[in-house]
Order: sequence, then C-alpha cells, then structure tokens
Amino acid sequence: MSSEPTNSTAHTERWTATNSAGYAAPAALAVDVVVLTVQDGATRTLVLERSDGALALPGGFVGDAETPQQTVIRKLSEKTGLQEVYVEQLATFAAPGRDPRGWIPTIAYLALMPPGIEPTDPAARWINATDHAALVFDHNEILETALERVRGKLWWSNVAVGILPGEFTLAEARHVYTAIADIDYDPGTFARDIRATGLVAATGRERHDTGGRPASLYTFTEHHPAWGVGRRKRVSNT
Amino acid sequence: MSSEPTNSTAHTERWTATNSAGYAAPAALAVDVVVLTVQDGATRTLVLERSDGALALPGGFVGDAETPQQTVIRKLSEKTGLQEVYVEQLATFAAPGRDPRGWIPTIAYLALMPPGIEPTDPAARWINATDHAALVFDHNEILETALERVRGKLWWSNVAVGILPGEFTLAEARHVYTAIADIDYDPGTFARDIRATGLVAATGRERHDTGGRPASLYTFTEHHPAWGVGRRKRVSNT
DNA sequence: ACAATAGTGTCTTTTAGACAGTATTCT
DNA sequence: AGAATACTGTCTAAAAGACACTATTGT
Repeated sequence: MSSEPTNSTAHTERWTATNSAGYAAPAALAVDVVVLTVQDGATRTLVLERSDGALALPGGFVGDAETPQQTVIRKLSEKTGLQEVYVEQLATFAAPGRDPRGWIPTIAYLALMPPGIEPTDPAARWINATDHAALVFDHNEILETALERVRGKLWWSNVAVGILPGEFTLAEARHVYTAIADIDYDPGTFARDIRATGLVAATGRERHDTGGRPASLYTFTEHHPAWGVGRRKRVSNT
Repeated sequence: MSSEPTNSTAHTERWTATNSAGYAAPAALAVDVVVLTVQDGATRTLVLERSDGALALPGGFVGDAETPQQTVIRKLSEKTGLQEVYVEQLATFAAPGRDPRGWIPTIAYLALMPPGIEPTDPAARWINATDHAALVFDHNEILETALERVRGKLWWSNVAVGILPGEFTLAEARHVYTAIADIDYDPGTFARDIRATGLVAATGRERHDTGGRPASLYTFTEHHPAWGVGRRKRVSNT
C-alpha cells in the first residue's frame, strides 16, 4: 500500500490515462472524507495542512482491488489510528478540472468520530466545520454537503452514535445535537423525544462527576446505521 | 460523440487502463440512470434490452470534457428525445468486479419523466419498478436506491415536478403520490397538505373532462429542485 | 442550607388522519 | 334527477415546544 501515488503533496505534472480500447480514462479514482466531531459545543472537521499551507480534506486514491469505503477506512486508520468509525457515502464530484492534477473523480464520504481523537499524522488537525478558512479544490462544497447530510439525518437515524461515546448522558447527547442542529433544545423535551425515537436505552449505570444530581447513562441500541421513528424536530433556526 | 465505446453491447474482452504515473487506473467512468415515471397508478422505470435478452438501466461512459450529469442528459436525450428532465445524483457504485468488463465505477442518477414518453431507442422499454425481472450487474440495487430516494423526498421537496405535467389537477398529483408512496391518501387531506408545502399554486384554469365537477389546475411554483416546509406524512404501510 | 445539575409533569399549539357533508358538472 | 367527481369543514388524536416544578447529588 506504500507504493501508491500520494494524494497529499503538490503536483508537478498532469496525469493522464488511456484504456486498452484506446479511449481517455480517468487518471485515478479518489476518495475524500469529511470527518466530523463535536468538541466544546462546536462542530469540527479534520483537515491536512499541505507543504504549501493549503488545507485539504483527508483522502486518497482507491486501489483496483478494494471498495472505495475500504480506502476510506484505511486512510482514516493511517491519520487517526481509529479502526471503528461511522462511514457513509455522500456524493461524487467529477466535474472536469475539479482536480488540477488531471481527470480524477472523487467519491466524498462522511465519517464521524468521538471528540478528543489526536491525529497521528502531524499534518492533520481539527478546524471549525462551520467557520473556517477556504479549502482546496471543491472541498468547501464537499464539507457543506456533509453538514447538510448530518443535519438532515440527526433526528431520523442514529448518526450521532458515531460521535457519542459508548455510554453517554442525555446532557452529552443534547450538546452534540445542539452543536449539529444549531438549536438549543429544552432538556426535558429533548429527553422525552430522544427516548421516543426508540434508538437509545438506559444502561442502569450513572455518572457522578456532573456537579449535581448524577445522570443516568444511555447507549444507542444499534451501533450500525439505523432509522428511528420519525420526529419532526427543527434542525436550524435559519 | 459517436466515437466513444458503447455501453450497451456484450463485452468480449476485459478493459484495463494505466495512468501516466504507471499505476492502474479505472478503465472508464460510467453513469447509470434510473428513469422513473408513474403510469396507470404504477411506478415504472426505463430499461434497455440487450442482444442477449438481459435488462440493464440506461447509461453510458462519461467523456473527459463533460460532467457526469451532462452525460446523463445526453444519454436520455438519445433514448427518449426529451431535453428537459429532472436529474439528481443518487450514489456511486465502485466495488471491484461490479462490471465484468473491467474496473468501471458508475455514478447512479435518478431521472423523472412525465408518463407517456415513447422511447426513441427500439431496445428501450418501460417495466414495473417495484415488481420486475432481475437486471444486470448491481442494477437492482441501484433501482432500489432510487425508489428509496424518491419516497424519502416526496413530501419534503418538489421531486414530483419531474413526473407531473406543467398543469395538473390535485387528483392527478394524488395518484402520482399514491403510486410512489404506496399509501392511499384521503383526497381532502391531500389537498390541504400539498397546498401547505407552499410548492404548488393554482393557475385559475380548470379541467372539464373529469366526468364530474371540473377540477382546478395547479403548477409547481418552482421547476428546479426545491424544498417545501416539512410534512411528516407516512410514505409506506410496511 | 445552598448551589448545581438531572429529570418529570403538564399545558398549549400545531398538525396529521378521518370522514361527513357541500358544490359543480355531465348525462 | 341522479351519478360522478371536486372540494370544504370539522372533529380527534398525536406530537412538538415551552416551562414550572420536583429530585438528587456535592460542598
């Protein structure tokens, strides 16, 4: 896997490819990943700072014997050390000229991680997902697509399972939902409604370091992507 | 455009490609399109019958100077003569071996058409979208993805604008929604709720061939993809 | 006792679903 | 007149939002 071309250094020449039938072919198939987490009430995303200072989403080239999702998981493992992450496909960006290195379509993915992951790659760092410097190529558009997706699924699925730890208090869950949806949910109503989705269950244990009455701990009953019963909750004030 | 390799005949050999850096590259980038319409209360999709009798979704190869969506629109124009169709990207399928002709990722698209379009391509025909013979490759999975998508967006967007004619009665709209969602909507409640989305407006004209009291004609106020105010309506009985 | 956080109960408003009943046309 | 289709009004049940109030801990 170390013999593949790198996606993280500046290009020097334009790549081309021709297939065995004699027609122009894509020079490569790429994946780009929007890794999201919620830390200190803010939605944050992982970027790589390149040698010229430009910021790019993590990504890489898909090998000819793997699925693009395997590429994503492999790359995330390299950058963060995490093996188990929530990953789903977002959309494919393939406009001619989107990548100056050549005809390189990219399949964009959304990945979610619990907060506090320290990147193992020294060029990687977390930035604010909703208020940040411009990214390279069409990566701003990819990031916007990811934020829209996660907001759209927030109350209908267990996406948040990717961000919350295995056990969490309803207050922790509420902070994550608040950061993503940009809505201040009422604590009582939040508890009622998230229980009504049928996606969480109390573990019976409690957390005592909350500064007041101990909080019951909950888990998502499903750790794979799942849909709950529909709630109609707002996810943005705008 | 006639000099490109065809996507509709059986393969004879496996295509490969190598890029200028010496690495394996995709042999081609394809698009496949799920064209949906509603006719006589049934959801129908366009397929091409190949020389060996197998059924495939319409599709083609993306040229190196066009966006995949342009490829889709070009192919649909060839097969049906229609220029203006509702098109949106679904997902990309790129598992190794998905296409026996070689490493050929495909970007799947959803397209919607009004009923009664006669295909110009003699190999093309409409089949039932929810109850049909098996399709080639992973095309069954692509079709399922399309049906899920259109059901998911039905009450939240103006997707149905792609199927309904420019002017339509609320009964016609209700039949389309009924076919897609597989729910028998109450006529009165349907009228109230579709007006509440803010996506339709009465034209002031009427249709008199309904066999009873004339029906008011409506249009979608937006013909480009748009989102209405959220309704929580059910879309499946299962 | 007091502060702090967790959690419950309940009232109001909105909206979905059902359906009775009225309106307008054609034969 | 009667049949057929279009449309309105209204009742009920469910669910979302707001918020007062109670519960349980640490200091």
